[in-house]
Amino acid sequence: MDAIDSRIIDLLKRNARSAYGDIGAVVGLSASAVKRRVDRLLAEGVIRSFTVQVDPATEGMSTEAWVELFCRGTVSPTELRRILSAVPEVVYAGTVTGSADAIVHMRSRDIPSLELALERVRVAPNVDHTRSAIVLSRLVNRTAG
Amino acid sequence: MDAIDSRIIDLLKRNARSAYGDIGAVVGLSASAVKRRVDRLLAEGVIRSFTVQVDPATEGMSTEAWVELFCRGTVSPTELRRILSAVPEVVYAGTVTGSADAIVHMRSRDIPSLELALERVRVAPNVDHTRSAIVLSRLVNRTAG
DNA sequence: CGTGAAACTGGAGTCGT
DNA sequence: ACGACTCCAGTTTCACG
Repeated sequence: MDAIDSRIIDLLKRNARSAYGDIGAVVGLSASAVKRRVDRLLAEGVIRSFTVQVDPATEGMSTEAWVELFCRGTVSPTELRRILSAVPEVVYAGTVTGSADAIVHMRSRDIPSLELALERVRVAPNVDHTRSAIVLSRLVNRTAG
Repeated sequence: MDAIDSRIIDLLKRNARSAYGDIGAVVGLSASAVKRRVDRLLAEGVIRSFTVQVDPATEGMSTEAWVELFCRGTVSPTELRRILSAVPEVVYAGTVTGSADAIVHMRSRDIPSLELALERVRVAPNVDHTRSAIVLSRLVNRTAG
């Protein structure tokens, strides 16, 4: 993971379909050398996957919410992961410092389906209550480069 | 945007470097038919871009925080966007319902640089105060498929 | 890490429905 | 208008130096 690797990743973030030769021309390597590095970065797990960034709105997932999760007693992160992974609307979740135990980012088609998903989180054992904030407008989204 | 488009997007999410012919073999179309659909989806903005999903930890961005933003008086979403876009550590932001005006997802190398970035957000005009929650452990991350 | 050759893919045009 | 087919330039992928 040297400086050239970083530059290659930077270029791939902007366009994951760039030809290896084009990348090589920028960073000063041959196409095969670039491919070898990309293969290595994939094997090492630095590059998780090649994906497309889709407009959530046109994909029919225009309703978003941030949910703070408050639990009774102590809930292990492992159990929280199990609960939250089961709800497909959960896009991102993490345990946090502060009064809440975890914060959850949810994305769904509309308010009713969001409410349904929220209900599925709430009924989980040891979940005391939740505090939700519906997203009104997205300001910044650099999630994938 | 029909059922086949959805399936194509689904396949591209999993591997954005799939050959059009391979995608066509799965959805029952020829390579050129798939390409035309992908080009159309790109032109329509349904597909925003082809990117790579990089492991934030190995990229040296292991510190994350959620920040609630409280403003004085009324701040337009446009101005908030301008302020937050200027801080590269801001990964995601949106205006929300509830007591906070906006919620911000930040990602940085370490605590000191996170504090610096937070300071840049705080000094913006009309920002009254912020409430931060540092992420202890990531539970779910389905941000990019 | 670079070079070269073989196989494959992408891009554009054309035709049929 | 949309999908299938064909050709050629360009790209990927492998060997080896």
